Amino acid sequence: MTEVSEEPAWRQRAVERSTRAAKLRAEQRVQRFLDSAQELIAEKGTTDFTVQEVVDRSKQSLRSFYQHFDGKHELLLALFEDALSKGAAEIRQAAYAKRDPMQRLRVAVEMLYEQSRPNPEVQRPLFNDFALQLLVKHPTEVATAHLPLLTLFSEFIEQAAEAGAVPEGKTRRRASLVMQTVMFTAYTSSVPGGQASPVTSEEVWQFCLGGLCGSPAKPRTSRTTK
Amino acid sequence: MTEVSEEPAWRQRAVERSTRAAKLRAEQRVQRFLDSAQELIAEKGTTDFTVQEVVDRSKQSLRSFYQHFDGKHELLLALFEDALSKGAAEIRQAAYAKRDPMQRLRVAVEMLYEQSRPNPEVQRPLFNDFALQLLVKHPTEVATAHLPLLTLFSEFIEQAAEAGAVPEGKTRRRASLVMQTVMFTAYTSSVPGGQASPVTSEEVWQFCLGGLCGSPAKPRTSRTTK
DNA sequence: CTGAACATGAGAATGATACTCTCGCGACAT
DNA sequence: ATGTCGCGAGAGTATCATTCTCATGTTCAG
Repeated sequence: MTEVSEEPAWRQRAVERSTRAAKLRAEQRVQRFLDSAQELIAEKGTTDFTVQEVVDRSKQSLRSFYQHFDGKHELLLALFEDALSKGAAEIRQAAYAKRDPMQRLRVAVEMLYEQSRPNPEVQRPLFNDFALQLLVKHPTEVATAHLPLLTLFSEFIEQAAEAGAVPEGKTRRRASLVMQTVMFTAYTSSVPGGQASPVTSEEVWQFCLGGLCGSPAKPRTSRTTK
Repeated sequence: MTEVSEEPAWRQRAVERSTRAAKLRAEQRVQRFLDSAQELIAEKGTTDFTVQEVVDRSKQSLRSFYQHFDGKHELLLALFEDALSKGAAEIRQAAYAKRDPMQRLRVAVEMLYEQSRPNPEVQRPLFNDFALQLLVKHPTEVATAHLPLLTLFSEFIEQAAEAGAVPEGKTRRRASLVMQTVMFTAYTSSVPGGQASPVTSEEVWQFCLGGLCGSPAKPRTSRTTK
């Protein structure tokens, strides 16, 4: 009785078909906006492009843009999530080339560090510019975008814990700490006036490693142990 | 021959006097802008106030504002530096109440963490909002503003190193790592949707502690082969 | 006290940008 | 054929930061 409902099945299918076609067209348009924005970012090295520029380059209209995106924010967010999840995938692949869980973790940290530092060469340099601007206005969404990475690091830490290389427990929060440290250090350490010699990925790794393994001497009051 | 110059001394002094008075007036005006901005920030919990609002509240004019500041960003920068250096002073004082260098460090980390997390209660919550917005546009200045804190942490780490509680070397860079970790973790961990249970200051401290003490178990490959 | 130089106030004008709205066209399903 | 719908073109609005104009103090040497 629930089968045919009031609508004949053929009608549903027909609607479904046209719907699908429409959706396809829409997605293509969206993709064109996305691609154009990506190009602009790569060219200008900033997210300071105007919506108009994106529209012009994609040979579509402002009308259309706002029909598909809630605003510039959403565009950026989409690119941001995409970049982060691709980055995570890249890291995952490279890391799984290692057998040792610690080596995996290390590779992950160092790769994330390199990915996250503003690099004029690579096309993937805008993690930061994105990240910080969004972090101010849409922290929740940023958290969402971070999820793939967070999951990845949790995974590795879990494995390392199972192998006995690091203590267990609080995996997710420790993963979060590591991520944060790596990403933000990457950003600020590449500021010209900041430090004579920027922090190296090696150093970041050592720092995180220590942080993960817990305090070596004693978690409590640290006195010179007699 | 370079002594008397062309100007009689009395003239110089006279000029100096009126100059001083003028400077004083200017400083008072600047201060009114600063205070008004601070109020607005405290009320709105954001740096999104408009210049016009600052001007209105300070009962001065746009004209005057731009005569004293290069733009809104200079105003923010001034407040930012001020806040950070006051925060650093506060921390320094509290930390020096402890004798043990490690306790000092710990107090410093935990206080910085609390200071840096967006706290609607306190009047000093805007470290972050400032920090991130500025970090995008004026990274160098931000680095400058961080200097008092960086110095402070370097100081403590140095002392801890002398006491043998942490390894020596690379003080400044490690201080930088600690600062970064603490401040940014404070920011993102207070995002509502991010984590069920936000990272505690205790956890941050443990993490930094480990990071500072170096990898406890296996220093492994560090033996250079350059 | 007085006049000139200078600082201020009031607020209009400009410029940049995100975002909306109106109109008309052309595709597509029925 | 016809009505719906997505879209292009581009004018229009809103919000800010920033600058400009003009008139009114305010200061200060003489």
